[in-house]
Amino acid sequence: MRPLKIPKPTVKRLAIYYRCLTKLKETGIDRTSSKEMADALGIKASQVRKDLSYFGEFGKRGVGYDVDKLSYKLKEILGLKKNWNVAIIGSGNLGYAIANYSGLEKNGFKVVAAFDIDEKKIGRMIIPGVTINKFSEMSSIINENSIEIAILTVPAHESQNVADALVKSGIKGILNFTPSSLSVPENISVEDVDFVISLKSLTFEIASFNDNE
Amino acid sequence: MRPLKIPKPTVKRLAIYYRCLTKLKETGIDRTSSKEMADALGIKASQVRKDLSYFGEFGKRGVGYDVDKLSYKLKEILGLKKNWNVAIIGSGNLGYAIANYSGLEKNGFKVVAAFDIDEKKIGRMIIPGVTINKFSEMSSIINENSIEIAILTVPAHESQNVADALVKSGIKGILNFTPSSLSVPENISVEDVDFVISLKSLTFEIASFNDNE
DNA sequence: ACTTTTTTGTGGTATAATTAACAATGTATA
DNA sequence: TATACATTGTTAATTATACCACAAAAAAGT
Ligand SMILES: NC(=O)c1ccc[n+]([C@@H]2O[C@H](COP(=O)([O-])OP(=O)(O)OC[C@H]3O[C@@H](n4cnc5c(N)ncnc54)[C@H](O)[C@@H]3O)[C@@H](O)[C@H]2O)c1
Ligand SMILES: NC(=O)c1ccc[n+]([C@@H]2O[C@H](COP(=O)([O-])OP(=O)(O)OC[C@H]3O[C@@H](n4cnc5c(N)ncnc54)[C@H](O)[C@@H]3O)[C@@H](O)[C@H]2O)c1
Repeated sequence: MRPLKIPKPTVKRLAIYYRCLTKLKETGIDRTSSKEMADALGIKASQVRKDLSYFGEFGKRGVGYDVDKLSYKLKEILGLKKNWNVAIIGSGNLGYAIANYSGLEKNGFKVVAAFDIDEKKIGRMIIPGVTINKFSEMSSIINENSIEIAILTVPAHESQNVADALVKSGIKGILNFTPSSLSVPENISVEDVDFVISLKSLTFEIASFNDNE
Repeated sequence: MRPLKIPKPTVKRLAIYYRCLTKLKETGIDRTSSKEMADALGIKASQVRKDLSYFGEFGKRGVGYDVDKLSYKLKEILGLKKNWNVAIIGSGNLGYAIANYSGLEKNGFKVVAAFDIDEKKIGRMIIPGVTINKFSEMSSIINENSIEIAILTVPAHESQNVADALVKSGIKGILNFTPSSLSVPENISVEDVDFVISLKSLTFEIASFNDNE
């Protein structure tokens, strides 16, 4: 039933379906359809069904999907039944904004540690209850707190060094905000978030739209 | 030579090549090859050449690419020969971090205005020289300052309303940080940046790796 | 009981993106 | 000047992703 490899775009959409279902639940709606979700997200209904079909049969023909049940299944598939402890590496502007983002806690991610090398920042609180630690203590703190995910917000020229240290500390995944492509062992997951690249896609589109008209 | 539609992944990579060339230039290297760039970025050399071939012939067979020349061409293609004025809509934590990010100015994006509805924030400076304005003044300020790009960092439930207002004000592109999919006219470009979705891709990978071993 | 309507799950097809292969072109050098 | 080597630009092959179409299943209507 479940193939070895799930397409990356499918995984991203599953997370989007999960968000969509959460919203439906909040609205008090307890049944939906591939069409309803697809329309809300601007995609095709067949895409929704195909994506879900990689993991099983969650709907009833002629009826649709039970919001609660499908939501639970996606939660399970995405690995969100447990809570994840995360650490902020690099407690600058971006690290601060992310640590204080309520969407993290709401989605089962808990910022339990933060690190920096700037002496002035060490000891300060990044969020209530979490003080910024020395970079040198990273390894032991990651282990003691079972931190599996690191949010990497250090300057670009430090990113590979820090990533190496994170891997040595036993981290499982890195959300990389730096504009460098990291080399890590293949059992470590990395997701890049690079909005300057997105900005430049935008200027490309705007500029080429102007060219064509 | 240039087809009507350039693949989206190609555009993203062009921006990455441009960054890569900038770094080479800083290192004092003035000639490169598709292989060198591909290796640095973890992709295939044929991909680099294919991507460039949509726009022309920029290299010399047997030799490679002149870093300066290719860099300039990509700058042109990506619409980066001009400087872009951008506005921050929603001057909260994320808006603040972005406005203060040095990478923007370095890449030709200038934050010239910021907006909020919170009375306490209005009049404060988000970056030196840019004070936070009332939301109601958005339209006129966008016009007076020829702002073509909006960085949208308002709460999710406001995003569509604000996007509509932005479109009415004549904005050309929106970098959307909110977790909502925006509806805009087709001549307006939107790029979504959604790192909670990236985080969940990460947990999917980590969780399914654990399942398989 | 039969028909109509709805909507799923899926196999096959179409489209898109990546990768490989190679002739064409340029450089280096013996 | 011939020969070996490097690297592009491009066509062809392969792989990945999205979309379509329809039988199967469930519910509602007659
Ligand atoms: N701020 C943004 O909006 C933004 C946007 C896109 C990308 N980024 C990237 O995110 C990263 C951080 O950006 P920022 O604006 O928060 O910068 P920042 O300078 O405000 O923060 C970086 C922090 O990392 C700390 N640091 C440096 N070396 C470290 C190390 N070895 N270990 C731990 N901490 C270390 C610094 O002391 C500083 O506090 C950069 O790579 C930047 O390119 C930022
Ligand atoms: N902070 C993060 O790391 C992060 C990460 C991912 C997504 N986001 C998204 O980015 C957005 C902003 O996040 P944040 O953490 O900065 O929140 P925030 O609450 O710190 O900032 C939001 C700001 O928008 C202002 N605002 C509200 N309505 C407005 C309106 N109509 N016009 C102008 N301003 C308005 C608020 O007064 C506030 O200052 C949210 O949609 C959030 O989901 C944030």
